[in-house]
Amino acid sequence: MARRFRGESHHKVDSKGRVSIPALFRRVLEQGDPNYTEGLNPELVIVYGDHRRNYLECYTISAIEEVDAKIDALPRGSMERRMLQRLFHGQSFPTIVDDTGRLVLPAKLRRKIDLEAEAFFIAAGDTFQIWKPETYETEELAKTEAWLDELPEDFDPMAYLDRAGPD
Amino acid sequence: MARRFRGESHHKVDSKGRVSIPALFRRVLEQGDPNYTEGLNPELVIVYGDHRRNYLECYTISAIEEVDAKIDALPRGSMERRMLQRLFHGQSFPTIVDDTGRLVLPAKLRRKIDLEAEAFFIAAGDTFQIWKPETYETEELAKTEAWLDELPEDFDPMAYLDRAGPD
DNA sequence: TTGATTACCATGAATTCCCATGTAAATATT
DNA sequence: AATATTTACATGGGAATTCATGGTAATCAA
Repeated sequence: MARRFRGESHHKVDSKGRVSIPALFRRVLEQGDPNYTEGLNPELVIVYGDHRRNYLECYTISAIEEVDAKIDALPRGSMERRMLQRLFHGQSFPTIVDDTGRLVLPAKLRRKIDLEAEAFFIAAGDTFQIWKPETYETEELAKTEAWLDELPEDFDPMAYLDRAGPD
Repeated sequence: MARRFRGESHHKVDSKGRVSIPALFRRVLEQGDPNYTEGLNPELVIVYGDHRRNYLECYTISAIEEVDAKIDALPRGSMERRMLQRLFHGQSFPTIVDDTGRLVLPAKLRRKIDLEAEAFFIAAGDTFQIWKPETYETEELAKTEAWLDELPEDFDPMAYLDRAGPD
């Protein structure tokens, strides 16, 4: 598995849609771009999805290639394949990091997640997400709080780690 | 099972956030980093968690990779997976030991646990924790004292060793 | 030609790098 | 055993770099 994104942070979005990418994420983007070499700027793919998704998901080149390969493996004409193609090929935007480590989010993408003056970046395994801070707080956090409340008082979510798979 | 951290100690935190790592822990970090070789400095991951957690938990590379593997095994889209991703991928900070055996804790992490001029390190199995000394004393110690007080006068905590069953 | 997008330049703050020093611990030497 | 040597630690300081952010000029699209 390639290097993972890790961390979270807030960054300003200026009037042209420019946002700094968390410095730690840049190294991962570089390593995840087979065409990257010292001095160049890494490419990446932003998947924005349909109206139900309210954040942007960013893939390194190699991560998106893995996804493409899986889609290719699905039977032509199948519904699954069409759905995934629409999402990953249609509702996505390939771009490149600029010289100062920023991303330029076109107005269309910003409008989609209602992004204004600030963006919240958070790592999620081999991708990272970009949220409008308020959306993240109300939707994501509220959702998990509610979920936690349903669990026994003394339950430790870490226990899930040992429930799963290989060990 | 990999080598375990063992011991506890106090270290100064300077204005740049630099803290010496207990020397005994360094050997464990080295052995826990698959990429480490003589002459290099080991990497590690600091998990700081949400507002409820008031200490930093430090993982060796192989310890965190075990966690990652378990997360990967959980079903995509499940609440468990999202929670754990947020904690281990989002609320964490990958870093590296410096040439003089120190760690640099960014202001954000120091603020989170209200760390000032001194830090308390304590081993916890295959991770170690960093606390603000006062927090550790009032919260942690008080908590375990209270717990011990509820047990019969002559109870030996060692008894728990044999309760846990094979593993 | 005008609204937008891209390329360049600028700057303060934060972070990293490199070097320095006193001291405790370990080892070697009479 | 007592002393000299070396090595590992803990901590500090300043210079050099990287970051995050903003601005202006050059290019495009239609």
